[in-house]
Amino acid sequence: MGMPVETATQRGQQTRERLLRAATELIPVLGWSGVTTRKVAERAGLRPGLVHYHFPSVDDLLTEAALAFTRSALTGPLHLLDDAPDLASGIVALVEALDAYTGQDEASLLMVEAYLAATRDARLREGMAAALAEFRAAVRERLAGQVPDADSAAALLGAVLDGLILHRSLAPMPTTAATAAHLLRMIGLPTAAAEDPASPDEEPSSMREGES
Amino acid sequence: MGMPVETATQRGQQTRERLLRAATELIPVLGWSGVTTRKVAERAGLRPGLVHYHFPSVDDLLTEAALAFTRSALTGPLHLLDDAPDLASGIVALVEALDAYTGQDEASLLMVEAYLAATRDARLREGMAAALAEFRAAVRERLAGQVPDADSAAALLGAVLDGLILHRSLAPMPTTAATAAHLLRMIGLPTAAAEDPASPDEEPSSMREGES
DNA sequence: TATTATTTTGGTCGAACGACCAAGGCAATT
DNA sequence: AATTGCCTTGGTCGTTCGACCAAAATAATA
Repeated sequence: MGMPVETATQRGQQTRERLLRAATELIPVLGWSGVTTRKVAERAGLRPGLVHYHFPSVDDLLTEAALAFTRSALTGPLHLLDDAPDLASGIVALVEALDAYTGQDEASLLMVEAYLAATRDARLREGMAAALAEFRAAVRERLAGQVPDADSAAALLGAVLDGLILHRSLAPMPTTAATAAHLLRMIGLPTAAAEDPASPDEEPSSMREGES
Repeated sequence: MGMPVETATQRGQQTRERLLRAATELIPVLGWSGVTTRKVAERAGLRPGLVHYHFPSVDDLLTEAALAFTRSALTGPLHLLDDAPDLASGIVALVEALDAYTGQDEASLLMVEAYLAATRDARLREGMAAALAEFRAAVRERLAGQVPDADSAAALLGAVLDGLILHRSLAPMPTTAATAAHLLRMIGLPTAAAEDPASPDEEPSSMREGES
């Protein structure tokens, strides 16, 4: 009667987490439906049968892994906003963190995979919606009073960051100074006019676009 | 010896396009790897064997369908920018079109699926990168001279729109007036101060977030 | 140490998949 | 009307999948 609704011992917890970690690494590489019990087990260095002992189904494993990752990926960088001296430089730090984060590994695409999979799974959708709502609320709270429309600014900010993750996965553009300046303008923050490095009113000179 | 490198007759073209359309409709519903030859054939009202006559493999079918859709979805709305009296109202029209477009069906998620699938398929990646580059170039061209940094503004604009598509698939937020105003500010367009409908400097009153 | 509960193993089952093909049906051309 | 390709059919092949299970191994408890 294996039904580990709550795993008891420590070793079981460890293998459970190894499976979760393996799934987390595999989702962005193979795609949501490309992740199978056997692949997860192989990646984790375990036997395939283990998966169904620790998780009722593959979807349960994927859902739990995706939700855990998404929550940490959304709420994790928020401390950058708090640690910065002011809101503007906090946003800049956020964008720079995104820059380093996206290039590192393609793990960030896990979140996008989860968004899409949420279209087909009610439980996943609830969790993702909750995580996103939490992110927006947190950002809005930090924006309130300093920008014109904190509500939709927070929503837009989230959309931009995810959109950048998505677009950068296929056309690696360095998003740093100019991006941050644009985002600051977007949310209506009185950007300190001194440190805007984008020289304005200049025609696009080169046309390096579809780079390898 | 069936090798329709170039289909000849009209009927063959029709079935080919029926298969492409079926694949286009199915990708956002079942996910990229969830689309099978049999499902496509069933959706199109045809026999499963047909798929491999008109397309070398399933991936070829999916790739062609995704690229065709992506190209039209990216370049299609561009005429809104040209038809509008000025750039600002063109952007507004673009956002409103997105609003109507996303709610209509979930077809817009096809593009996101294609972005992710491009991670695993070199040919698809090339096509998607080219389509995205074309979109950015077209937008940049229309922005040049009117905004500070047309280059990254165009890239940002594309990212925002795709990010909105993605986020709206899970938390249906009406993106209209406030969104457009934010985007105009972002790209640095001197928004006609008269028609900014978002009342500034107001604290967020209600907290409707994770709506059904 | 003896006992009990938990964890792991190795394998089976039916179902669905992509790919493939030979035969038959069809339409445009001669 | 005959012929010549293009189009369609229905089916098979080997593979891989999720799910499941009885039994062995292991760790915790008494």
